[in-house]
Amino acid sequence: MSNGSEARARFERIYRTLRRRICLLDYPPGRRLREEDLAEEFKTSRTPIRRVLARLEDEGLLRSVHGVGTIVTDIHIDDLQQVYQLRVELAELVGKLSPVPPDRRTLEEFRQLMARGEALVARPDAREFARLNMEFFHLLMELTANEPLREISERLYYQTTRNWLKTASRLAQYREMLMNEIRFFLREMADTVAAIEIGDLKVVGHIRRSHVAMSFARLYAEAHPARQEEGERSLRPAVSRSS
Amino acid sequence: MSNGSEARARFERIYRTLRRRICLLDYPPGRRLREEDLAEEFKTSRTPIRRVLARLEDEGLLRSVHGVGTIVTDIHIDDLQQVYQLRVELAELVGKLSPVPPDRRTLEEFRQLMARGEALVARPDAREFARLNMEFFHLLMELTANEPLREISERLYYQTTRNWLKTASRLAQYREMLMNEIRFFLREMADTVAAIEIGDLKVVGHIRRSHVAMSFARLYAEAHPARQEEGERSLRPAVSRSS
DNA sequence: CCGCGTGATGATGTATACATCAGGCGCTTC
DNA sequence: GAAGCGCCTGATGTATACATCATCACGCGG
Repeated sequence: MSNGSEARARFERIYRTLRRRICLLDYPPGRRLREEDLAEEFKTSRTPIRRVLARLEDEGLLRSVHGVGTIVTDIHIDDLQQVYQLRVELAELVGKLSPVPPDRRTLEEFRQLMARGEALVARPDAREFARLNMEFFHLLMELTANEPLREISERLYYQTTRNWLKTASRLAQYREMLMNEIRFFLREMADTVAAIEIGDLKVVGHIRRSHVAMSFARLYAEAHPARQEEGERSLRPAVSRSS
Repeated sequence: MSNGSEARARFERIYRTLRRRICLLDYPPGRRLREEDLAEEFKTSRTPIRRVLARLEDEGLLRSVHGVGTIVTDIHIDDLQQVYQLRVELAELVGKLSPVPPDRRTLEEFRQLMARGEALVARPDAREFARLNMEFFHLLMELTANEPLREISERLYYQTTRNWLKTASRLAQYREMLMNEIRFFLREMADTVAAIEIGDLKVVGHIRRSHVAMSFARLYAEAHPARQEEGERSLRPAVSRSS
C-alpha cells in the first residue's frame, strides 16, 4: 500500500507544481507547454503528465488543442466576474459550515504570515506577495472541516489569483499598486488574527468576504477606469423588487 | 475545427453516460468496471476511457486501485452531510447570482416535467422518479448564468443523488417511501413553477434550499432513526453567540 | 489439519509507437 | 510579384505492449 499510493502522490506533486507555476506566472498566459518536456523534467513519460494536464484543463488553467499544443489560458477580468461573485459567497460559508476552532499552532502560523507581510512593506516583491496570499488562503481553509467547500474554494481561488499578478505586471504605476495591495492584505490579516483570537469564525468569513469583493473591485477598476462604479455595483446582486 | 472537437464531444458523451449509469445505480456501489470492457463498448481504446474514469474519480464517483480495479464508490449518508450542507447554500445562490429570466420554452419544460411527475403518482417508478429529479435539476441550473456555480452545483448534485435510490431500494416500506418522495417532489415543482410565473427567482432559490435540506433530513432519519433530531439540527449552522 | 509462502491471473499504471491534425514554409503558376 | 496549393514539421490524441501490483488458489511443511 505504501507503493500503491506512490503514483497518486507523484500525480499530486506534479499537479501542484504546475498549478503553482501557472499562478505565479512562471508559465504566463499564452505559454505553450510541451508534454515531452514536462515528461523529461519529472522523469516520467507523457502518460502521467497528460493526466495532470487534463485536470488542469478541467479547471480552466490550460487548454489543449490537437495539433497545436497545450496552452496556458489567457483570462480577462470580465470572464472572472462570475468566479469572483461565487468566491465572495463561499468566503462567508467558511465561517458558517463546520467551523474548526483553530489550535495554537494554526494561530501561530497566522502570526508568522503577518510578520512576513510586514517585512514586505520594507522590501515590496510581487512574487513574495503572491506566495503569502496563497499561504494565507490555505491557512484560512483549515478553519472549515467541510471538505467539499475547501476543494471548491481552492479551485476557484486558483482560477482567479494569477489575474492580479498579470494586471499588476503590465501597469505603469506597478510599484504603487503593489504597495497598496500589500497594505490591504496586511489589514485583512490583522483583522483575521483578531477575529480568530476572539474565537469568532463567522467574523473571519465576513472579513474574507469583504476583502475578496474589494480586491475584485480594485482589479476591475484598473481594467475599466470608466466603468468603475459599474463593476462594484454588479458584485452586489441586484435587489429583487419582491420580499 | 469540426473534427478537432470531435474527440471532446466523444469524451463528454462517454462521461455523461457513465455518470448517469452510476447515479441510476445501473452500476451500483462496489461494482467493478473493467477499462477494456468499456473500451470495447464505446468502440475505442483504454486511453480515452481512462481519461473519463480519471475525471469521475476526481469527482468522487469512482476509485481506482492499482492491481484491483476501478470501483464505484460506496457512500454513506454520514459522509454526505457536508456535501448536503454546501448544496443547501448553493441552492439559494442560483436565484441570487446572475439570475436568468426564463423564457417561454423553459417554463413550458417545467410544466411538462410536472405533468410527468403527476403521472408518476398513478404508477410509481423509482428510476423514472430519479430521472425526473435529474432533469428538474438541470432545468433549475438554467436559471443562473453563473457558469462556475452551475458546474459546482452539478458536481455536488451527482455526488449525492444516487444515495436516495440506494437507501430506498433496501428499505422495507420501499413503496411508501417512494410515494412520499414523489409527493414532496411534486410540491417542490409546483411551488417552483409558481415562483417562476411570478418572476421571482430568489424565491425559487429559497424553495430549492428548503427541499434539499428536507430531503437530506428524511434520508438521515431513515439511516439513523434514533438520531433524527440531531441530523436536522446540524444542517442549520450553529448560531454564533456574537453578532 | 492449519498456516504460510509462492506462483498464476488479471487488473490498473506506464511507456511508446503510431494516427491525426494545424500551421508554416516553399514551390509553382498565373 | 503575389496568390494558392501542397508538403513538411511538430504538436496532441489514440492504440497497444509492457511493468507493477493485489488477490486467490494451490501445495508444501509443521
